[in-house]
Amino acid sequence: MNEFSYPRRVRLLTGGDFKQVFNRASLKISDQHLLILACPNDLGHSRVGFVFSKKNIRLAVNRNRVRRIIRESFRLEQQQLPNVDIVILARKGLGDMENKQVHKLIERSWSRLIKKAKPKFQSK
RNA sequence: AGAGUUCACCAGACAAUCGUCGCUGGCAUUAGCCAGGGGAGGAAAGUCCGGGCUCCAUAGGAUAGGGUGCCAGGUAACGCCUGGGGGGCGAAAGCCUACGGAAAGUGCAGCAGAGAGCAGACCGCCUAAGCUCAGCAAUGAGCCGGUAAGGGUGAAAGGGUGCGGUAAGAGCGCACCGCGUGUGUGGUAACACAUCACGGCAUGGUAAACCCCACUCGGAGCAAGACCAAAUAGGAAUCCUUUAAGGUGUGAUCCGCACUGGAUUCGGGUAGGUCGCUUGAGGCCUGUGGCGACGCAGGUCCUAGAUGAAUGAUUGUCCACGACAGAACCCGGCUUAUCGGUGAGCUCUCAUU
Repeated sequence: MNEFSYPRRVRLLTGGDFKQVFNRASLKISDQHLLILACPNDLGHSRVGFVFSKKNIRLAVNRNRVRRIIRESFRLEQQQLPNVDIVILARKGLGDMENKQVHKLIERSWSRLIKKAKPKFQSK
């Protein structure tokens, strides 16, 4: 398997997966337009899931666009990320951002996540 | 050339790299790997109508309730489309139109105005008939009245114009126009027309107010529904009841139909996977019937199918610098959003010949 691929096993697939992250979120990255929740898993890699509600991003086109950009970024960065399950929630205004802005925002968020996670999982 | 109008079509292009979801083939056969080829829209949207499909009985009867509303046709069906008629707008092409019934009933109508619906004397006009008074008389004044021509109010004042008529007036009479009814003619019909007959006109508006009439509609939805594994289970306690009621399916109600002892409490559990899922009232071409919507026949093509949810990102080049916007069972419409571009038909104006 290529290290930049995005197969099914790196996504959160069931309601149960999501519930677990919400209930046991030990990491929280907050931004004006974005909220990232994460909790450690023991799969040996990270997984990601998206919660973009109609309330926060009104048009389906924008929901798709933003999710694709973030997913693309995750695909390229996943080797740097710790072994955690990540849920990305949209906040108001995320749908109005330009592609380049979204790229910047998500890259900044990844590095914050890595920083925060390091001391907690140093034993791994 | 310009202005207008109708119809149809397109929705940045190309390349590279890295990804993603089906399909096909190969290697593997437990996840994977490689190659090929495919992967959002004209509105995918709003969910406003109509169907298919699925389950409820094969959807049956009655009531309630909803919808539609000029006529004819098209269609699986429609509130859609086509053609026609009436009315309105426009110079025209063309566009708009809930456009059945107000002499079955009920209701409603601000302000102004004398009067607003089995009409009405405010101003005005009249004083013929009758009465009173004055006067010889003509006549004048008053009373009783008459009058819908004119003014004024209003969105609307109970046909219009002209002549006759009269005290002044009035469909009071007549002519023409309009209206209604009948008849005839044309048209499938809506409706139109008339050297026709009758009626002096008796019928104001509002039915997206109730209502009446005609036609029409069973309910719920792919989280429908089916299957697999697990499981609704199995279990415990208490009470009621013995063959008819009750309960459930079952929907707004009743009937009918089907199934079934019932009620309460305790305890326990799932939001896995497969199918449904894309070949369809399908697209394109040709012929043919029809004014047309559309039908018929033949040929040809297969063109998204996700499910925490694919169709993307980055870079480069070019140009008219890219609008609105993302499938979720599938179709037919309607409505709304939309940068710009292309083609065709028609109307008008100007110029040239």
